[in-house]
Amino acid sequence: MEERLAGNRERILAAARRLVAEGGLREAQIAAVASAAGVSAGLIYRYFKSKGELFVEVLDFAVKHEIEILTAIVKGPGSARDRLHAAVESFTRRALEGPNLAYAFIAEPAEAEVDRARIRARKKFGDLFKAILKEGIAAGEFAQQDIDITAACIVGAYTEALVGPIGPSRTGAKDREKLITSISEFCVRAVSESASPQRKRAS
Amino acid sequence: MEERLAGNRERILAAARRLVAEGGLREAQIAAVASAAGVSAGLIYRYFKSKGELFVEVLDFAVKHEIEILTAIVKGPGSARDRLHAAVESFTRRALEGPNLAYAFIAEPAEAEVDRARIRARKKFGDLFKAILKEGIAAGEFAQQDIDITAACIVGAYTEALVGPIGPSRTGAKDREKLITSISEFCVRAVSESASPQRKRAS
Amino acid sequence: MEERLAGNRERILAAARRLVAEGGLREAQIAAVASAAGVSAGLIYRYFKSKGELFVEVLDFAVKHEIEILTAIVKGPGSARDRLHAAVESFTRRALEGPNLAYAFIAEPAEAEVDRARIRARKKFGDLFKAILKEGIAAGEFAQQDIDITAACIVGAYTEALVGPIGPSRTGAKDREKLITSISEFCVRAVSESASPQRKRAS
Amino acid sequence: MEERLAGNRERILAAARRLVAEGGLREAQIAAVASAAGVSAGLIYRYFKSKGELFVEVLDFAVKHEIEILTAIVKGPGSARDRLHAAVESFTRRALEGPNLAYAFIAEPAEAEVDRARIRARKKFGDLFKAILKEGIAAGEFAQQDIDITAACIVGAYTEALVGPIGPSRTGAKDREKLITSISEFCVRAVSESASPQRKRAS
DNA sequence: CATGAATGAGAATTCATTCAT
DNA sequence: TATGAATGAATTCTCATTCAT
Repeated sequence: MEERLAGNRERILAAARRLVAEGGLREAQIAAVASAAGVSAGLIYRYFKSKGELFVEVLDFAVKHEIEILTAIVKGPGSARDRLHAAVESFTRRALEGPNLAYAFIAEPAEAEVDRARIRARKKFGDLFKAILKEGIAAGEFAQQDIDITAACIVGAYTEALVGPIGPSRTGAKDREKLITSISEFCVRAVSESASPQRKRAS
Repeated sequence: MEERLAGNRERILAAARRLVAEGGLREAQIAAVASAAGVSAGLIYRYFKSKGELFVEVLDFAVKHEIEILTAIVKGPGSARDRLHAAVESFTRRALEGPNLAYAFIAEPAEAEVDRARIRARKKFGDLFKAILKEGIAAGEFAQQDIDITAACIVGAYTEALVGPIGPSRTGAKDREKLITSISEFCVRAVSESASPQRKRAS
Repeated sequence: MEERLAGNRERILAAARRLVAEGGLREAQIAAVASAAGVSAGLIYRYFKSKGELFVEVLDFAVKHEIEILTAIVKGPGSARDRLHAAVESFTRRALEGPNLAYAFIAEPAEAEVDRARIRARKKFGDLFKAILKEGIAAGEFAQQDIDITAACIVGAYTEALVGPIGPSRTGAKDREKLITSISEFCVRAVSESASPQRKRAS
Repeated sequence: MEERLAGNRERILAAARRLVAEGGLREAQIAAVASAAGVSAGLIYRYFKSKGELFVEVLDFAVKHEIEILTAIVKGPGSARDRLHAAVESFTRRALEGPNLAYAFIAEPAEAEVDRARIRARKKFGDLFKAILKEGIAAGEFAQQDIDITAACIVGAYTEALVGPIGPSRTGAKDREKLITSISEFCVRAVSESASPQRKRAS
């Protein structure tokens, strides 16, 4: 029955994940999750203290997975530039292929707890990019810049670019590749020294 | 009595604006808005047909104001690079000074109407940036790139960078200037040709 | 200003009458009546203690008018049969030509007061028919019958038959005449001795 | 648990039926029905999608029952006259014994769905009477007449006669029999050829 | 007398959470 | 452990009525 317990827990999480991916948090009510998981609504509360806690875990799990993959890229070999490109590409590709959890990262959730988890998740992603940025700046690959702010910009850039195409209309495989490449290149350019010197605007 | 009427409408809009900025759409229920505006809940329906319409107006007003300012910059004189920098700077500065409506731009709203308004708003901002991008690319100031995707990235980048610091902790005036400059420079770099050629990552 | 007062009262009543006739009591809100009458909502309360009282008066006025006309017919010359026919015909014709207040007579009203007024109105109509019935029975024109119940049946019969055509679809002038005649003849037959003896049903 | 479910559904329907019979649709709010049924307001929505649907079912159930009984009479043996008499008698008897749902048949309801159901119900009753009328006319038992209009008149006649006595004051068993007989005989006379020729009124 | 803005008491509906079985 | 019926608090919206001007 430990078996059973674990199985139920997983099933509930999987169902919650699927529902969020398909219809956003708005459509992921407890009753819907229970039904999708093939368990009763009451049972969910045996595994999760509240709806918020369930979705925090859904979010955290998705984030953990991403973070692991991105960490491997960040800590892997290659120039900072290449690793940044690879990290963004890897993230966006999975976001476009798998169920749309990216949507949940930017969505305003119903529960305050989930909101906090969302912010933590963004911070974690930001931290990964900060690591690359630090190295890239030290190595002279990237321009001098505030890495906190740049990291936030990068996270924001690819998330926004993803939500557009993902949300309303699913694009074909060809467009998808273009999207992935364009976003990645945007991010790389954004951190690199420009060819011509950055002119100050006329105040 | 025109006085009273206009005053209330404004007060309701201001209260709605404030609540959204502080706690997101989640905390902006009709009762809360009414109480914050110092009127009864029923009165809101004298001025707005539904909750959705109220928040569409809140969003549209904020957007309209921004769009006007940004349009002036975009259509104004100067190089594409300078205008892009100025546009982002102008937007972020006002966002940091006023209430944080940037939050609403990324929120998942409860009402379908508001959702549509949010998408329209994003499109409008994107269109402005697309105009600069087109000119900048034609003039050889910017790198070759997909302007739709870049525009989305820019909007995402500065929104995320703004929401992070604004949401949880209010920064001092000095940090603020740094933030504004950093975001603006990020965006300019992101569209410009990099100094060293963009290398392809090792697949 | 006595002048003005009376004028307003009339205008309010007329507007209420029109709105009820057009859309039933459901659409006759105080605000709508005020606007149709060209006065403010508050003013209505200077002439009528409550919404219910206003519509009681609307009903009573319409009824009073009908009652006067029908009374003239009932107390007029002719056989009981002819007068009954004429009474029903007169009522149904005006109901079909004028605004549909008949609808309000059978509608379930929102206010208990109006409900009571409706019942009183039916009683009055019933009383008129009872007078003819009594005479007709005494004169041997009509069959022996309980005049209270017959009177109710008559009122119900023509009201129901009117509501069908009046409510959903307006019929042409030709159909209208047929309807009027058919209803009237139904009522006359209903009170008259049948050609063949009334057989008792097998219990 | 099937037990509980079915029991509640029935209890809710019974409570709704009772409230409508006693005070009309006006007094049958969801909260009142819930309280009368001894359940919470929310539970009603487990069994009925909306308030309208609940009352449509209340109406349809009452109608279905009546229609079945009346259909048996209409399609049964006997002369058209006898069957008409039996049908009206049967209906009025049950109406006087059970809760007064006749009221609902003439009520102006708040929900569009219920309105449509009410019209359907009237049509069904009308159709039954039309069947008898057609046969009776063909057999020479009844006078020549427009069967649509006559059917409406019959439905209206007995409904009104029922609502009058039922609504305000409950009568004794003896009066009840008289009422039933009188209404039935009214209806039979109404469709039958009169003993003396129908004279045209003096226009 | 006249206005019409403002109120506030409902009314329907949703859904996370609980609890008897 | 598992169920899912039941709860009830929360939320939007309506409209008769009042009252300051």
